Amino acid sequence: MRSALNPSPRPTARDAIIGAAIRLWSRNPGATFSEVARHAGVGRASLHRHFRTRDDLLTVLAEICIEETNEAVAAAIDQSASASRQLQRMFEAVIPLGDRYSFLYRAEIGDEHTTARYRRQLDRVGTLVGELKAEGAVAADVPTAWVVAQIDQLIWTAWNEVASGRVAAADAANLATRTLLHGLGKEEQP
Amino acid sequence: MRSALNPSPRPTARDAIIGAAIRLWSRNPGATFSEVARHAGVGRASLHRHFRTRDDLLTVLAEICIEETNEAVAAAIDQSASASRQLQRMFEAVIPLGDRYSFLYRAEIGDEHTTARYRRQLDRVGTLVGELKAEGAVAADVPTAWVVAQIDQLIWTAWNEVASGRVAAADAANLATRTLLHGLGKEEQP
DNA sequence: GAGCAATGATACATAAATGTCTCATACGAT
DNA sequence: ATCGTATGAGACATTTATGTATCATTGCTC
Repeated sequence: MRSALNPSPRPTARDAIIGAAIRLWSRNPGATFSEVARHAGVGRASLHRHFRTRDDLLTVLAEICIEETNEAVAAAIDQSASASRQLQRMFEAVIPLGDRYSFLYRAEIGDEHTTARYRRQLDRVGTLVGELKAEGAVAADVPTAWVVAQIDQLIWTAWNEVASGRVAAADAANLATRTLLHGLGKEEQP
Repeated sequence: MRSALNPSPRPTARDAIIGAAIRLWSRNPGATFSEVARHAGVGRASLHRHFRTRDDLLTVLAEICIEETNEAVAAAIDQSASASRQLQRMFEAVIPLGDRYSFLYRAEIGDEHTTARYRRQLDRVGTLVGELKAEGAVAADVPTAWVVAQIDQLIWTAWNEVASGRVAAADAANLATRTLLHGLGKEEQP
């Protein structure tokens, strides 16, 4: 659980809490603050010392998720590649994060700053869709909002299907790209 | 709010409650039982008389949704038509129900009987996917589970996009079918 | 070893939603 | 007019999560 967010050499209590919360809430999004403390091997009082309220913790997790997603996508994407190639790489980068952050999909984040960052992520996807249209990979008559929604949902679906074991993690990104660009019909792939 | 579920000629308190709950929970899924009572123009005690617990009410709404969906789909589908035609009709039938039942998507239904019925609906979609593959509309190498998940998500996405006004209700079903079978790429439609 | 910071345990104080119960009343059917 | 049912209002009891405050203990630093 070491990351750029924790420059310290040893795992701190904070990290233990974050890890426990992610694991726990992934299985049970309604898990209580006390349960998080117990799973983190930490007193509930200490938990409150690190994250004053439940929402605080949730917000921090969302921030970490956004952070990590941005990093993963930035590392995976080659700006000079074609837009459809970038799309594929984006799926490849993001889908592996699902087993840790998919619970955030249904979580209700109140914090404005965080939701604004999320919206900005979607905006960037919108830009990518624009490029997809420009290079002819996506038809111009399809509303951009619809395409963005599809990409978002494809990520979520991939997370789900991989988590439930119905689809192999290795196949998910390819399936997602294929679904979006060519559909699941049987015409030959380019 | 008159339906096969309420043979009585006049709207009953029960109907008022169901209608209010749907409207209210569509806007705010966390709305309290008291709020539902207030919006239904009914005392909280009376609400409890009609639906003992909050979960009871939620379950009844889910049952109604399943019922109505089944009816709508059955009425729309022509069993002798092609599978892809049936898919399109299914989208057309189901998407208009979104403004009333989309909140159920995120609701947690505990009732076993109801979740079993929902699963059976998904199974029927699985059967349809089988036919789509048989008639060559869907590639055989795509996991059926993935296709079913996509269909489910397409319905949900369509609900969202229509609700937010980003996509016209009239276009949604076509977009959904097109997305699934041909993708959003720009090759000409058959 | 003294001192300091973090921790665990525990008690306390709310706060909010839920479900139950009672009672007076209004309404409808007969 | 009367009886019976459904209702609204309100009081209660319970449950559950949450956030705060206290205090003794542990562990680490200097």
